[in-house]
Amino acid sequence: MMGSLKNTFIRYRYIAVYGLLMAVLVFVLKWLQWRFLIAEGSIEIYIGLIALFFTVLGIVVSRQFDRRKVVRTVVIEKEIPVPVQTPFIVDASALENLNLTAREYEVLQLMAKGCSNTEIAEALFLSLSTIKTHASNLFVKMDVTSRTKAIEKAKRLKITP
Amino acid sequence: MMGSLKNTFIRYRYIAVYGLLMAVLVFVLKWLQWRFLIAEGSIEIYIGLIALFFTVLGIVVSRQFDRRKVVRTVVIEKEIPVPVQTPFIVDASALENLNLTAREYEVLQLMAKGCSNTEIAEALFLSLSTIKTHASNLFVKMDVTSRTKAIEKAKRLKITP
DNA sequence: ATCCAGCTCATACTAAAGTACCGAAGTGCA
DNA sequence: TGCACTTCGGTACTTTAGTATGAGCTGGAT
Repeated sequence: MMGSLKNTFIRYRYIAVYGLLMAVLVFVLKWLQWRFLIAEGSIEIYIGLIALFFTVLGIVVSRQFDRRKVVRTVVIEKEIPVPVQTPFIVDASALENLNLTAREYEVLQLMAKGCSNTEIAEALFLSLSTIKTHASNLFVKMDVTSRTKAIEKAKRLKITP
Repeated sequence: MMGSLKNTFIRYRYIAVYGLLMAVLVFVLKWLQWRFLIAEGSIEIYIGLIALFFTVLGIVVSRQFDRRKVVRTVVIEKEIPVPVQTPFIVDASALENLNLTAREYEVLQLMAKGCSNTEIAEALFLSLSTIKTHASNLFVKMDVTSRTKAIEKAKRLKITP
């Protein structure tokens, strides 16, 4: 209750001050009128003073209101480098160029995971001989001479994670 | 020359406009005074009009100036995530945990690049025996049993690209 | 039906990788 | 100086990887 009343006062205090100044001014004017303006011809000075006063008053009041209204928000877009974890995507074209068969690619993938030929054979339910054959064939197709180089090339060509 | 003169005009045009309005006003006031204010008692209305006019004038002039001067800019930074290809950074802590010697780490790095033991020996100007020793030792430290597993683990722990 | 690519497995062999153990030389430190 | 550690190199051996070749089987294309 008290807070909202206080806020209301703050919000409209410029209007209150303006009204108060107006009241003071009326007294001043009446006093000036009574004091000096019996004599004819000084009416121009009187009006000039009033004009000056109200001009200044208008400026002051305007500035008081504008001070809180003219807040221009400028949104500046700032590029912030964010390390984005690239989800692995197979380079399909690179993979097709190698002309690997499905089995050979399977073997290659398991190789890249560090499996030995024996482990690959167990994983695919094949004999060691078969794995060796596939491995040998895929080495020829990939133009490498060892599994280590095959793995390095496969990762470089983005056909294995 | 022409440009600076034009700029000067633009800079002070509000003052010029203000002066012009003042001049016009004098004519209007004189006319009003001659037209209506023969009768006594309407002087308060006359002064009231002048007060109102100059208040409005002050406000208008003030706003014109304030429009360009009192603009408080609030800068709001808007984050724009920019995908940046993560430059490889070694996980120093993971590397330290392995307690690899400098030579062993060198061998590991070359392994990860697909080099055979012979190639590593040639690259480091060492004998094949030495490379085998280093390899065997680093396998124990990395708790793996083959170079392919060592490479896979090294990449997974981010100690090689 | 025939042909062919791909998958499977096998054998035999060579090459490379990996293990184990050893010793010499250098380095840093108490 | 002696100790601990690393580096380097060696020998001997086992295991794994890789090559070469052949053969049986299958599904799909011609």
